[in-house]
Amino acid sequence: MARGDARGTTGAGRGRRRTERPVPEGPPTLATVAARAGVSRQTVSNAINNPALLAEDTLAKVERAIADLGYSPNLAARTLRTRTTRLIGLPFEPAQEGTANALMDRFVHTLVEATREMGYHVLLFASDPEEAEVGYERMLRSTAVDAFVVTDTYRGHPQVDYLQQRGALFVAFGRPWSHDDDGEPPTHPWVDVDGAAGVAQATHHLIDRGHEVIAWLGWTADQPIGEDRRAGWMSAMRGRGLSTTRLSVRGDGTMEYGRRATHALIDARRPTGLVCVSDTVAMGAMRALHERGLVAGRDIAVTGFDDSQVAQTVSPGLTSVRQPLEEVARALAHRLELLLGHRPVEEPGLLLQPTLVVRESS
Amino acid sequence: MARGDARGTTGAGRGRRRTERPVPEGPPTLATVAARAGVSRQTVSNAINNPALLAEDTLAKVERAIADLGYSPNLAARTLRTRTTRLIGLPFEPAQEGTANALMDRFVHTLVEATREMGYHVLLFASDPEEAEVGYERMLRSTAVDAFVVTDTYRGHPQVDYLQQRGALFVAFGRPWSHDDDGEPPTHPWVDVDGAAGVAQATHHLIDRGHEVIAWLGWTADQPIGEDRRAGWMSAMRGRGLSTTRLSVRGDGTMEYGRRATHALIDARRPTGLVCVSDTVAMGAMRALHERGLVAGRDIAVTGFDDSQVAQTVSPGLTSVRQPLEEVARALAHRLELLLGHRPVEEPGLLLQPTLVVRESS
DNA sequence: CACGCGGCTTGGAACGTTCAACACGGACCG
DNA sequence: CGGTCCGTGTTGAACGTTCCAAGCCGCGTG
Repeated sequence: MARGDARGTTGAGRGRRRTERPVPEGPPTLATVAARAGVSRQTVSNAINNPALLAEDTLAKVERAIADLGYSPNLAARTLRTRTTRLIGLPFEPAQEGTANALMDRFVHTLVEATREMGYHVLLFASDPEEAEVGYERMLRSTAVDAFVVTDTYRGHPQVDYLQQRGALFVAFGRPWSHDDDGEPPTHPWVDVDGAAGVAQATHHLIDRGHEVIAWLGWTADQPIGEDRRAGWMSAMRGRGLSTTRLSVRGDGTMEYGRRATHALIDARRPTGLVCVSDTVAMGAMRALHERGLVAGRDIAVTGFDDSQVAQTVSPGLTSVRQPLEEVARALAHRLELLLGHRPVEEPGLLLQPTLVVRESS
Repeated sequence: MARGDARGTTGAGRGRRRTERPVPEGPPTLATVAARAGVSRQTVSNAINNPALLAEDTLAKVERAIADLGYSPNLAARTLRTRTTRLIGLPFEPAQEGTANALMDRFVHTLVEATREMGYHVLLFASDPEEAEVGYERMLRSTAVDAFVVTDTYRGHPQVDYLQQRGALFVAFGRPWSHDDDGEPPTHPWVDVDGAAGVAQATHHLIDRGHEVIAWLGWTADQPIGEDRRAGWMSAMRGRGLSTTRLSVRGDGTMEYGRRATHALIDARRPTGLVCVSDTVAMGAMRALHERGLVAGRDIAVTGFDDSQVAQTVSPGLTSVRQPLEEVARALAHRLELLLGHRPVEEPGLLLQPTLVVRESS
C-alpha cells in the first residue's frame, strides 16, 4: 500500500514519506481528480456542477483530468449530501395478462429515454394495489426516489390523494377524474389522452363512410375512462343528427362480452358499424361476425382502441385509435423536470389527441 | 448546524435559547431512534442488520422505537458506506414495435417482484445497442447499481464479454451462444428457455395428430435462437422417421415473409402442418391460408412461438409455445442473490422447458 | 494608503450510515 | 487465582460529495 501523494504527479521527488494513502482500489474520486489537476476538491466539484464559476483555463485543466481518469461522481455521496437521488419511481402493478400491458412498453421506454436526458433514471417498484401506500411510503422514507410517475389513476386512485397530502412530488398519466369529495380538486401535473376525441374520430370516420346505425360497445359505467370514450361516440352521433337509442351496450372488457353483445345488437338493431371501447372487445365483435359468416369491413365496420399488436396483426386489420404514448411520456418528463427544479408548472394538465389508424375493418 | 444533543430529550428546561434547534425537518435517523430507545447509534444499526447480536430486551426496545418513529434507513448513507446500492440494472433497448416486447412485461414484472423480496430494486437504463458499453460504464463508474440483468444476449452480445472482463456482476437471460473466438467460454450465470424442446413438442403434437408433411418457417440462419428452434423441428421429424427435405424455409421474421413462404410451400410441397419460429410468422401463414380459402386447424395445422396476445386472441386460436418467463425471472433473481452474497453459484446455467398451449389452429 | 469589492479558490464541516477497535462484566479454564 | 474468551454495548472514524465561511489577489475608489 502507501500509494504516495497523488496519482498524477510526475515522479520527480518520489519522496513518499509514510504509509499515507491506501491502494487506489475502486474508481477515482473528487480528490483524485483534484490532485491530478492541481486544484482543490471544491473546484472540481464546481467544474461539474457550476462550470461558469471557473476561469477558462482552470476549467480546461480540470476537464482534462476528469477525462484522463475517467471520473464520474459517486451518486451515493451526492445523494447523501444534496438529498436528491436523481431517481424517478415507477410503480409496477401486477400485470393483468391479456389486457393492454403491451402498451406500457412504448410508454416506459420513452420515459426512460426522456428522463435520462435530464439526468434521471427510472426505478421500478412493486406496488400492491391493495396496500399501495406501503410501497410509496417505504420509498419516501428511505429517500429512495425524488418523485413518482403514477400511471394508474384509473380505478379510484387513492395514491394520488395520499401522495399529495404527504407532500411528495409526482406527475400522473391520467387526468384527475373529478374527485371533489372534500377540499379542492387535485392540482398535480398530469397528462392524458383525449379518449372521447379519439372515439369521436372513429365514429366520424364511420359516418363519413355512410354508416348511420352505429353501436357502442363499452365498459361498465363505473369506469371513468370508458365513460369518457363513450361520450365521444355519443357526441359524434348527436352532432350528425343520428340516433343512439338502444345502440349503447356496456359490460366487462372481455372478448366473450364483445362477442355476445355483438350478436345481441345485430339481432336487435342491425347496426352497420361497431365502435368498441378496446381492441379486445373489438376482437370479440369480429369473432361474432365471423360466426355469422359476415366479414368485418365489408358487411359491418368495426373499430377498436389502443392500436395493439393484435389490431395490427389480425386479418382483416382492425381500425383502431392509437394513443400518443411517446408524447405522453415526454410531456410527463418535462413536467417532472419543472417540478424537480422547483419551478412552477405553468400548465399542469395536458390533454393529447390520439390518432385513428384506419385498416380494412372499416 | 449545531443540531443539539438529541431529538428525543424530554424538554425539561425548555431553555431553548434562540435559533438552537432547527426543527426535526425530514425523516428520523439512526440517532433519533437511538436517543428514543436510550441506546447508541450502533446498537440501532445492529438491531436492523444483525439482530442476533443484541440482548432480547434491548432488541425489543429498539424495535419499539423504530416502529414509533416510523424509521427506515437512509439508503444513500448506507450505499456510501457499504458500496452497495441494492439496485439491479436492467438495460432497456429501443422497443422494436411489432415484435415480442409484450413478453418482456411478464418477465420484468416477476423480476421486480423477486428482487424486491431479496431487498433489491430494479433500475431501468437506456442502452443504445450500438454503444452499449457507454451505458454500462456510466452505471458502473458512478456505482449506481450492484449488478446487471442482461436480456439481449441474442445478436452477438458484446456486452457480455465487456462486463465479464470489466469484472462486473451480472446474470443473463439467454445462454452463451458458443462464442469461443479467443479464450475460454463465458462462465457467468445464465437462464434460458429450451426453444428446441418447445418446437419439438409442437412438432410431435402435429405428428401425433397424423400429420406427416410438416414444414418449418424460421428466421435467417445467422440467428442462434432461430437455429436452435429449428433443430427441435428437425430432430422431432427425424426421430419419427419423417422427411425434412425442401420443407425448411428461412427469412426475416415478418408477417409478409410468413405469408409468402406459406404460399410457396403449399405450391411446392403441400404440407399439412406448419411449425413457425414465432407467432408473427404464424400469423402470416394463417393469412396465406385464409387467402386460399383454407382454414387453419381444419385444412392445415399451424403452430407459433411465444404465446403472445395475438395467439390468444385471434380466431381460430393459435397453438403456441409458451415460455416460462416467470420462472426465468425467479431463477435469475436467485442467481443474483448468490452472486451478490459472494457465494458460489453451484449451477451457473439453467435451461427451462417451455409448454405447448394447444388451440384450434392445430 | 486604507478600504471595499468581485472573481476565483480553498479548507473545514456536514449529510447518515457501517466498520474497526475497544470497554466492561461475567463465565470458563488451566 | 490469573488469564482468556464470550456476550453486549459503546465511541471514533471513515465513505465521497456539496455547502459554508473565509482567504487571496488585483483593482478601483474615497
